[in-house]
Amino acid sequence: MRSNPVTLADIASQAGVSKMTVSKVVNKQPGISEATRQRVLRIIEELGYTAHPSARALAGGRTNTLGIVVPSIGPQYISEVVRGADLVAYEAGLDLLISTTQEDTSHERQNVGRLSRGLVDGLLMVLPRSLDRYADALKQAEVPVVVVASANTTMPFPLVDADHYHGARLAVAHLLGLGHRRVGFIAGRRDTTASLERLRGYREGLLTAGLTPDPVLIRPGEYTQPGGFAAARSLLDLPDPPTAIFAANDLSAFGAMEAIKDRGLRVPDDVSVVGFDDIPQANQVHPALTTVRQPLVEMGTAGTRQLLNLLHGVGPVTNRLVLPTELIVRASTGPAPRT
Amino acid sequence: MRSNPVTLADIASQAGVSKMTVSKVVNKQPGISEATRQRVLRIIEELGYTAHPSARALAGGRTNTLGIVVPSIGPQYISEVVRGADLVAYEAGLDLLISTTQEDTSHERQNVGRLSRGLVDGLLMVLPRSLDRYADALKQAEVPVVVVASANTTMPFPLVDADHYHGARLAVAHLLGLGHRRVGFIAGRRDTTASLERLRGYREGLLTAGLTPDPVLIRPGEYTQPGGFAAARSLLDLPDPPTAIFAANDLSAFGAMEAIKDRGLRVPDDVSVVGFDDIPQANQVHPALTTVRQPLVEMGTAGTRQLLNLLHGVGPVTNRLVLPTELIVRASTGPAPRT
DNA sequence: AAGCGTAAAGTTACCGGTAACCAAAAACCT
DNA sequence: AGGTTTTTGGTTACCGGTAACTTTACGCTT
Repeated sequence: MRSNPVTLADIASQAGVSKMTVSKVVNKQPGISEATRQRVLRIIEELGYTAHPSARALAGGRTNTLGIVVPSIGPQYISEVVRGADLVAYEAGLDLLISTTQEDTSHERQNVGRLSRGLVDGLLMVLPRSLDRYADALKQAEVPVVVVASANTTMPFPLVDADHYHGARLAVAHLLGLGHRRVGFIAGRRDTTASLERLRGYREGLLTAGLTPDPVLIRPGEYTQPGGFAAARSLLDLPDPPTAIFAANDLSAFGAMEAIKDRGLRVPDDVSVVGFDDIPQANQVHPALTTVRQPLVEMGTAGTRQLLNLLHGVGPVTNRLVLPTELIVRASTGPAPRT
Repeated sequence: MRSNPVTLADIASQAGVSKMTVSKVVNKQPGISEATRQRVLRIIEELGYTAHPSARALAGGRTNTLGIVVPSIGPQYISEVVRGADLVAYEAGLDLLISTTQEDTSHERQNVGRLSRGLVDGLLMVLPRSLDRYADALKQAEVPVVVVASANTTMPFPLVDADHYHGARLAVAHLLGLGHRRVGFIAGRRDTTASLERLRGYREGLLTAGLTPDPVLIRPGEYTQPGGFAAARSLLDLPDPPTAIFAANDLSAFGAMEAIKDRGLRVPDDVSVVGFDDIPQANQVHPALTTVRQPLVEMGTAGTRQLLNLLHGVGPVTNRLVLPTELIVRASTGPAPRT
C-alpha cells in the first residue's frame, strides 16, 4: 500500500511545464510538441503517475466506465451476459463495473442512483425478472440505460431480448421430427415473461403439428435442478408418460436427466431431453444436452454496443432488439422409442 | 434519463442555508438544530438530491465503496465469495464494486491502479491461481488490500484461505472408515497451491492408515466436469479399479459421477464419490454429493471484515487467516462393496 | 451589564483534474 | 522588415463536495 499519490501537478513541476500541458499529453490531445511530449511521458513513467478517476469524472464529466447491474452473479447465464459486456467495454477502452442488487429493490434503486451519478457513463441493466418493478427507478438515471430483459410491453429505454418463443418452437419441432408424440414440458417461473413465451412456443408447436397440448404434461420446474428432477419424476410416473421432455432451462433439464437415469431409463434411448439457454455446462454433461441456444454473450455485447451508440450519439439504437435463438442438437435427443 | 443533476448548492439556496449546513445534515454530523435539519431534509426529498460520489471522493478522501477483483465471475465458488463480501459490505453501509480481470495480467494491473486511486477505499482480491504474478501489482495499490487465495509463502498483505489439507484428510478418513481401501484421486490444476494441498492431504491420509498411495489411482482432472469424467472413466478401466473416488473439486466430482453411471454402475452402491468445495449445486444433484465444504461465503465475509479492520485501524487483522473446512456427508458415499 | 461559553451556521480553501479561452513564440508571408 | 498565421503552452475558473476554522447569536454567570 503506497501512500504518496502522484498528481498532475507533481508531473508538471518536475517537467517544468503547466498542469494543462501534462493533461493534454495524458489525453493525447494535439498542440504539444513532440519534444515536451516525450519529456512529460518519461517523467510520468518515472514517477508512476495514474490519473485520479474521481477528479477526472468531476472535472470532465466523463468516467470512461460502464456499469452493469445484475440481480446476482450466481447463475451461469448472467455471467455469460457480463462476459459479453466486458468484451465490448474492453475493446472500446472503457472499464466495466459490476454491481449486484441481491434481488433487493431498495438496494437496486440506490445502486442506479449512485452509479449513474458520476460513477459510470452508461448503465446496462440485466433484469431477467421483475423488469417493471424497476422501470421508474431507471427513468431517474442520469446516464443512458439499456436493459437486457424480456418484456412484451414497450419500455422507455432500449431493450435487448432473445426470441424465446421461436426457440421453443424449434425445440418442439425437433422432437416431433424425431417421432415423439408425447412431449412433456417443465415450466420456468411464472413471473417471467421469458418463461411464458417458452411455454407459448411449446403449446403452439404442438398445435401446429395437429397435437393437443395435454395439461398433465406441463409441470412447474422453477428453473432449478431439483425442480426439474421432481417435475420429470412426476412426468415419468404418469400412466402414459412422455417419451421426450422439454425443459424451460438447462438447469431443470439437468434435473430431468438425473430423474430419468434414476428410474433406470436411458437418455436419449428411452426419453429425450431438450433444454434452454445453452450454458457452458450443457456441453459438459453426459450425454451432452440438446438445447435451445440463447445468445447470452451476444446479448451482453449487443446491449453494450447499443449503450455505446447511445453514449456517442452515433450509430443505430434499436428500441427492442430481439436476438435469434438456435437449436443446438447434441446427444440427449434421439428417435422416439417404438412402443 | 434525467439530466438536471441537483447539487448541494441547489439544496442550500432553496433552504436558505449554506452548502456546509446541507453537507452536515447529509452526513449526519452534529451542530445542526433540529428545525433546520428537518427543513433541509424535506427539500432534499423534494428535489431528489443524491450526493455526487466523485465529488465526495475527491474532497473527502473516502468513497464508501469497497472493490472486489475476481478473475471471472463464471465459476460458482467465486460468486459465493462475492456474495459473502457483499453481505458484509452491505451491513457496513458500504457499496461493493466488482471488477473482473478475465485472467489477463495487464488488465489486472490496470484495474488495481484505477480502483485503488479514488474509486474504492479498500480492495479484496480473489486470486485462486497466480497469486504471485500479482504480488507486486498489489504493492502499489493506494488502499488496503486483502487477498483471498492459497499460498504457503508469506505475503505482504493479509491472506484468507481455507484448510485444504485438512479437508482432504477428512474426506479420505471418511472413505476409509466406510471400508474403502482403493481410493482414486482426481487432481486439480497443478499450478495452484490449493490443489497441491488437497493432493497432499489425500496422500498422507492414506499413509496414516497404513496404505501406500498408488500413483495409478491419481489422475488429472483440471477442475472441470469433462476432466472429471475422463479421469473417472480411466480409473474404472483399471484392472483393479477403486471403490471410491475423491475429486479435487465438485465440478470434477460431477463428471466422475456421470462416468460411473455411464458404466452402468451406481453411486454410491458400486463406487463412492467425494467432492471438494460444496458449491450450491452439490446439494442439487442426485445422489447429493458428499463433499468437503470450503466456507466460501465465510471467506468473503472474513476477508471483507479484515479489510474493514484495516480501513478503520481497529480490530484484529490476521496476517494469514485459514478457515476450517468441513466434511458434508450426503448420499454419494456408502460402505465399500464386498468383493 | 459586561464577560463568557457554547451551539449553530458560515467562510475559505482545497481535493485533482478538465474546458475554454488567452498569450507568447516561432514560422510564414508579401 | 513588419504583419499575420500557426503552433505551443499557460491562465483562469470551475466540477461538487468536505475539512478546518471562524463567526454569529444566544443563554448564562456574577
